Amino acid sequence: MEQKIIDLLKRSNLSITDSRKKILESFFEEDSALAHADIEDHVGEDFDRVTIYRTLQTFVDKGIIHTIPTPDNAVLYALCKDSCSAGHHHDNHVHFICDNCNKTFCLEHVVVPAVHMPVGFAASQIDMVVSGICNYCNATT
Amino acid sequence: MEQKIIDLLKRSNLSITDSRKKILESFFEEDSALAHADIEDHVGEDFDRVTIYRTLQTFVDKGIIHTIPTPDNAVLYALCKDSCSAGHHHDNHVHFICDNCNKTFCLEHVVVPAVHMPVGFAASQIDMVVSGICNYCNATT
DNA sequence: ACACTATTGCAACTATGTTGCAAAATGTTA
DNA sequence: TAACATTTTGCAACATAGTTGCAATAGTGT
Repeated sequence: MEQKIIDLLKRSNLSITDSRKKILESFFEEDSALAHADIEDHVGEDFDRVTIYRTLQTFVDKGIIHTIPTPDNAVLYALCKDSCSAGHHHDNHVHFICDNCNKTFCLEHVVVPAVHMPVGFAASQIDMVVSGICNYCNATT
Repeated sequence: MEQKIIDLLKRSNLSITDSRKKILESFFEEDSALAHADIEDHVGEDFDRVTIYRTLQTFVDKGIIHTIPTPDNAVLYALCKDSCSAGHHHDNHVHFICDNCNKTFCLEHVVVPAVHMPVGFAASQIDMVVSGICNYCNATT
C-alpha cells in the first residue's frame, strides 16, 4: 500500500509528503467517492484544512482524482483509473449515488451514452449521474 | 406578465407577495437558469438574502422551479415546464452549459437517454449535464 | 376592517472555501 | 550527508454560501 502510493506520487512528479500519502490512503481504503469532510475525518487532526484543500486540488490537476458533480451540489472526489493524466481527464463513465447508503461510486464500465443535440449546440463534455439503490444495499435488504 | 405570475402563484397555493412576484419575474425575463447570486442582482436591495433562499426553496417544493446540478457545483435554478407539480418533478430533460457565455439552459425536448446498469443497481433518477457551445454562441462567432 | 396565518427582515451562527506569508519539510547537488 | 533551492504546510484572516430563531410585518378570508 505504502509503496503503491509512493509510486503513484512519483509517477505524477509530486514530492512525497505525509499529507499526500495519508490523503491518498483514504481513497485507496474507501471504494467510494469522498467529500472534503470525509477526508478531514479520515486524516484526523494531523493536517490543516487548507492543506487538504490544496492537496485535493493538486491531485485533480495531476489526474490522480476527479470531481463528481452531484444533484445536491456536494463536491466529491474519486480516484481516476488508468486513462487519466495531468490536465487530461477521461472520466466518461457514469456515476452512481445510492439513496440508501449515501455512497457515491464510479461505474467504471458504464459509458455515458450518446445524446442527440439540437441544431446549433456542440457538446464537448457530458456528465451523467444516476441515483438509486446500489448493488450492496439491494443485496442486504 | 404580472398576471401570468399571479396566476402561477395562485395555482401553486401560494400567497401573492412582492418578493415572490419579483423573483419569479427574474426567471421569466431570463431564458437561462439562474444562480442565487443572479437573483440577488436582479431584485437588488429590495429583499433580504434570507428571503431569497426561502422563496427559492418554496418554489422548488411547489414544483415551480427545479435545481440543476453543475460540474462546478454551483446551485442553479430554472423554471419547470408543464409537467411538474408539488413534490413531483419530471425534469427528465438534458441540461446544457455553454462554455462560452456561461449560461445554462434546459433542453426541454432532449430526453435523457436510457443507460444500462450493472447487475444489482437500480436507477431511480438520472441527471445529464452537457457542456459545450450553445446555439446562440455558435451563430455569432 | 378585523383577526388569523404566512411571510419577511434582522441578527447571529455554521460551513465551506480562498489568500498571503512565514516556517518547515522535501529534493538535489556537491 | 551537509547545504542550498524549491515546495509544501500551517496559521491567520478573510470571503462566500447557507441556516435558524424570533419579533415585526404583510396577505388572506370573513
